[in-house]
Amino acid sequence: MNNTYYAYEMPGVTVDLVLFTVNQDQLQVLLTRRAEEPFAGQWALPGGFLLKGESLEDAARRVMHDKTGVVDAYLEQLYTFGEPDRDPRNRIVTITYFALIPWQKLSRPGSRKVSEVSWFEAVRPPNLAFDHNRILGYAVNRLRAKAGYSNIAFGLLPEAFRLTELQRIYEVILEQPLDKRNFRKRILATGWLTETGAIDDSGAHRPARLYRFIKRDVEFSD
Amino acid sequence: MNNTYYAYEMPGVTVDLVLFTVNQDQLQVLLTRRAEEPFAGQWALPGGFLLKGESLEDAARRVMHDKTGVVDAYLEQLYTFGEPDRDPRNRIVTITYFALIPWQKLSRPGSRKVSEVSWFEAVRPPNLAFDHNRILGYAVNRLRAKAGYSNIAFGLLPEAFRLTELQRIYEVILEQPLDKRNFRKRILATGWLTETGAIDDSGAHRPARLYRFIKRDVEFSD
DNA sequence: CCAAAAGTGTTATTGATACACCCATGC
DNA sequence: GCATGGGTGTATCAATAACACTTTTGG
Repeated sequence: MNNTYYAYEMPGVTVDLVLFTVNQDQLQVLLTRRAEEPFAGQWALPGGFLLKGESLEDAARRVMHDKTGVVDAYLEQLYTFGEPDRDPRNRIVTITYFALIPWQKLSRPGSRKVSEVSWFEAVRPPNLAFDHNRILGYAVNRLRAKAGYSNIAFGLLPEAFRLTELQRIYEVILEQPLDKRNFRKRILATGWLTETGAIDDSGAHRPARLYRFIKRDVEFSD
Repeated sequence: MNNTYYAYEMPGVTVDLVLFTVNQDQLQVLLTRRAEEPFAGQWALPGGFLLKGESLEDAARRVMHDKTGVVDAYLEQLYTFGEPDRDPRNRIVTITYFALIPWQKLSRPGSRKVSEVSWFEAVRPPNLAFDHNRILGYAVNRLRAKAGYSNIAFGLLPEAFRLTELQRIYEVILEQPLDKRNFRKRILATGWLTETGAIDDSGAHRPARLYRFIKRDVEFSD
């Protein structure tokens, strides 16, 4: 409890965010270009130091809001990275979160802050600062795993959506085509969806029924 | 990066450990009695501050070794808790790990250190210090979930074991009886096991074949 | 009438569940 | 010979996978 003990570490604590969206049949991740050393000029996951009185999740939400303007997206703690040498200067422990945002909710493709931000293909990212490539890979794996057994994919869709849109989200995440009939059967059998009653007749083809997600499942331990 | 900014937090960083074993058909967790304030005299999860140059996992392993003498047990990061008020004195962020130890490996039921340590039934714990009841509940849920789809239960068994022992581990974790024939069929079909060739003829009944676990699966994202 | 996506069922295969008796040993 | 746990197979049911054509709209 006494911080003056020489052997104890008082690391900096940051929160980093792996922010996904699906756009143009691609899983994309938001990156920011670092203005300062270390790794000045390189792309990195958005993040920041924990503020006084702020919970970890609040910090993650703050970062998300600063970079995208979005507040109420799906957010989940991912993992905590704390290797002694992961920051070349001070010891930094970072609690990482991953978040899902529907592409349609992003008013601006970039940021409302001065710093440079941009979307990249998540599975083929550039060389990132720190251990951020590792963190990103970890997040992609988690997303894929959860897509298999949870309703997490709904975080990437707007309120009302077509079943085909939903299917495409799954196909992009899992990187494999799915059978249309089996997909619809299974997804409707889960009871996660209801028809909104509205239809989307915007395309040059047969109009589609719109569905919405009923409610998030209770969070498991995971 | 500059710690003098008034709004940044420099929380203490600890590692806490949820150490499980299965003994006497019970899922048990290791607790230590706190010697100091806050919560002096109350039971708590074993843990400690991060030391200089020590990775998070090393810290967890150190705590485990200090309390049990065991080094090479299954260890996995669980979750990071950092609510601003979770420690009544300083702001503390704790990275929690959960570990599995075969009962047979525990030479001493308690500790080799002075502090008082003891095993408790994990699903009916006493009132714990800090937010440790919540952490323990989280760990139990994770363990149950992983028992359903992973080979994690092997962390609770010695090198060589009978299928009945293995089944009992699952039954204790999942809190439900399993059908013997179906269990054996499924578990052998996974390919996780081989017969050691040895048999256990120690009981007053028909001798049992001994099996061992082949290799740990590749770690997923969890 | 052509292009484009929406919508819809059946069969085969696979995996999960339910269920009861004989075997080998120690005492 | 009795108590104790070890060991084995089959039939049913549920879930998953494979597979192709018709419908409705806009242009």
